[in-house]
Amino acid sequence: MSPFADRLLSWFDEHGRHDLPWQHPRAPYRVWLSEVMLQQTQVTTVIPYFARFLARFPDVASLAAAPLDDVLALWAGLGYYARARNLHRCAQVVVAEHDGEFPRDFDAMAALPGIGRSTAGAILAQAHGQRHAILDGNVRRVLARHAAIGGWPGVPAVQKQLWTLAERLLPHERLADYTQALMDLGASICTARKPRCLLCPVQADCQARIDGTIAQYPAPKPARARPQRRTQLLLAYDSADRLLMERRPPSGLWGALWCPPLLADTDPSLADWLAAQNLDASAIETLPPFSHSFTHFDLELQPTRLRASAGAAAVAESRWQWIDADRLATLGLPAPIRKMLDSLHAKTSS
DNA sequence: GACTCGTGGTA
DNA sequence: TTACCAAGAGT
Repeated sequence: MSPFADRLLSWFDEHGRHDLPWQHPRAPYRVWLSEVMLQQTQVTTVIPYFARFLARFPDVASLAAAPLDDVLALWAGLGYYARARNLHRCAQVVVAEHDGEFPRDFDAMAALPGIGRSTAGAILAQAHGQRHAILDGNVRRVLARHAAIGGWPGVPAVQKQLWTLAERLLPHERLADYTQALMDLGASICTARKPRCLLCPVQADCQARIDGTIAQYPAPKPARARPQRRTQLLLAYDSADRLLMERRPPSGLWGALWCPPLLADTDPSLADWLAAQNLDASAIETLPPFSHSFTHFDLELQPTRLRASAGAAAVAESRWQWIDADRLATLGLPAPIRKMLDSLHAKTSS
């Protein structure tokens, strides 16, 4: 039997993906941008974002020079916003400390913001053909099945086994294609549900396949109940129909994005909050609540709409701004907030 | 080592 | 509808 990598590469030549936007050319900046966007995110979701980013920021220098707000506005909807903040910082580090070129050294690459072991390997393999392993969700699944490695891959001991195997299987040539091939196999053949083993180029020595235990690998993450949280969403409009918006803290959920003020159960009451900001409110309406599910908790949002006569205090703090409709369209908002505001404004203006 | 951090698609 | 999960990294 020919080596794992040879069979995989032969399969890739005929059945792999050769027309992804970041493959032509496979330049470091483009590969880096795509790899960061693809962290925990599917290809079909990323493609339009990648196109918009590249049109707006054609190189690392333009990205580094942009305000973070512009980067977040383009990233809005992709989720995991720390990626966007790290992307921006990374671009600035590359310009300031690496003369505008991504390093070719693995340790230097992995030291950049938002680039860990797997992403560093992916970039260097794809952009420069360097011999590094990757270990993303696709590869974890393929390797866990092929070698019948049990245990949830989130467990460090299991993770270590998978890394060791990933490195042992590496070929000495065609590393860019091999890296892509492994991910393509996971995405199209060795899928999470209903894998198409009959079409797999490495089925002959796939241990889980031989054992008839494919469905057992990789072991699922231990399930936990998702907590329920509630928060009030304050939609305060001034006399010019501008909406009061808050820049969220620089890290944490929806970090650095713009959002109407959120009042958790533990915060002061709405009346106290308005008084503290010296906002005189009228026409207070309770709008229908809606819910949004995150990976680790469910959030119920209760919007309250009102008309505010602006006191000085509300605009004194720079994290709060009155935003008109035109500017609102250019800001980076959390997806469910954008969706709700679009729906609300379409309704009231028609 | 455990936890945090989004969103949309799919069955 | 609910549950799972997809090109992980940072703290």
